[in-house]
Amino acid sequence: MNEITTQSILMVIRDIPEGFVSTYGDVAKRAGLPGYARHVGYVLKNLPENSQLPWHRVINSQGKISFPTDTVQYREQRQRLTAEGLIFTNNRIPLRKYLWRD
DNA sequence: TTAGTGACCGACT
DNA sequence: CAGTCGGCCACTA
Repeated sequence: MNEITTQSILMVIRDIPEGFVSTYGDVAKRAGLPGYARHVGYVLKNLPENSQLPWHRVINSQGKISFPTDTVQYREQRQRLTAEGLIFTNNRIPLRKYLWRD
């Protein structure tokens, strides 16, 4: 991963509007990197603690948070999304409703 | 250099 | 719906 690819991924995530979510795969595509879904996760994992990036708006293609439900990270992400008005149904976000489209 | 590993995905039981 | 499975590709030991 070079700097430019990382930057393009960050730029896409930065533009996800409040109250919406995107998926790892979609973020990769928008960044011009189809097939790099796993790397979106890799970039987010190595995000600085003080980052202002809306990382919580990135979930997996099944509409679920990609952290085990019993982790603090899961609770943190879910709390942030709930705070933005998104409704969970059976631990899932209805992509039908909240997926970011143009 | 190689093998194992992911905040993943889509197709297919 | 819920699992499996193979593919994906940079990173790491």
